[in-house]
Amino acid sequence: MNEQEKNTEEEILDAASRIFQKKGMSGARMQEIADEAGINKSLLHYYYRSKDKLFLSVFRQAVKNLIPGIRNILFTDMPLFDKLDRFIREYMGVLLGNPFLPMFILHELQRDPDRLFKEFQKAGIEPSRILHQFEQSMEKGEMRRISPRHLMINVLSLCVFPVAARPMMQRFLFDNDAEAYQAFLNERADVVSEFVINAIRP
Amino acid sequence: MNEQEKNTEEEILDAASRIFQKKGMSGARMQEIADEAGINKSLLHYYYRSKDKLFLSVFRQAVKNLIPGIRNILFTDMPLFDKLDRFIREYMGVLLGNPFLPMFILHELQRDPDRLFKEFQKAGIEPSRILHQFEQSMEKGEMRRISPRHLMINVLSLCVFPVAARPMMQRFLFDNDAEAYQAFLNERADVVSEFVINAIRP
DNA sequence: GTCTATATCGGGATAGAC
DNA sequence: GTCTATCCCGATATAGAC
Repeated sequence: MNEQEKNTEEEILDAASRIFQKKGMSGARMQEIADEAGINKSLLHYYYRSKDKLFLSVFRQAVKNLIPGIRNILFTDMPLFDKLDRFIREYMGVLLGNPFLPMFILHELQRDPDRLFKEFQKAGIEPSRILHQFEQSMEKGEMRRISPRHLMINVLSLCVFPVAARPMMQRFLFDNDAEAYQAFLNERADVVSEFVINAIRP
Repeated sequence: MNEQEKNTEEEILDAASRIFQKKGMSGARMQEIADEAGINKSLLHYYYRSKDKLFLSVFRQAVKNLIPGIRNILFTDMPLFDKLDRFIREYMGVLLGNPFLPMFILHELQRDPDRLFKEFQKAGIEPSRILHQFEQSMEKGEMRRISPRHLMINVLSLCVFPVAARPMMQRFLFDNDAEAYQAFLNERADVVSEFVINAIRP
């Protein structure tokens, strides 16, 4: 466990992360991961005993990346519209920094929902608090009446979908112009924030 | 090409559709598809020469299912808010009738974007017309100013994501209560329609 | 058209040298 | 720790009987 070993181990994890995120568990090949890491196939088994264990390590790391400052924002006391705005900006930032993560998580969660969702629960995200704040704001008349869960999913939808569905949307609405779509994504936080707040403003 | 052959061929396609949609191209096994269809593995190769060709047939059928009344709505002359409302209801209906389609299409399109997107182009969906109507409505002051493409993707996001991300969201926000989530999805068209129109109403 | 049996191949996993 | 060589299984695909 000297630094060389640590480096190789991390190198493998990063390479595996890229391949798994692009191709999924069943689509990824161990040979491909080894090539991506610039090492031999056998070394994968030396560090991680099996493809399944390697995948689980990658998935855990992916969950960690997706969770980061989000908890802090959700748990901070702040006026509702400010909190929504900050959440959307923070979340879009994470997604843009990890564009393959959403599809990866969603797809693998469909493949093996129970086992993989447990990895999420460890992160300790708790939606009840923000749902409660939605209800309080409605009672105070600060926002229109809307089911808190629908509002929560609306926000997530507007952030996640354009990133996850990029191969589809870029071709469909942008003539497959990658730069144009990137610019579109970069202005997305502004647009979503305004859109949501307009929708719920009393 | 008597009716018996036709039945077996369709039976295979339906079975393959279910398995491919759930597990994806690389995750699906020919044996599993044969079992699902209640026939022998070799028959798959008799009707469709290879796994790849079978997959392509399934994908084409999936595209057809996802497109149906949508073109008509988009191309019909109608006041903007009415058209949005009808589109959202129609689209949510299709999604609820084919809940595995969205993830399937999105995932496979990431795997092989160019080849598979061509299957979409054949359907002849043309977004420019609805984008143009958005712009006209803005100029007439019928709706707030918003980038037409952002608006289009907002609508799609709000419809597709809750269906595609069901395994995640049902566990995350509904304690994995399937009936509750189904009820949530059933009221979704109303909520989305109201949400969008509130967001863009001048 | 539908089946059984089998060929062929790719990929995950292991053994063992260094 | 890292490599080469190899095992072994599963999965696609084919041959051929009925």
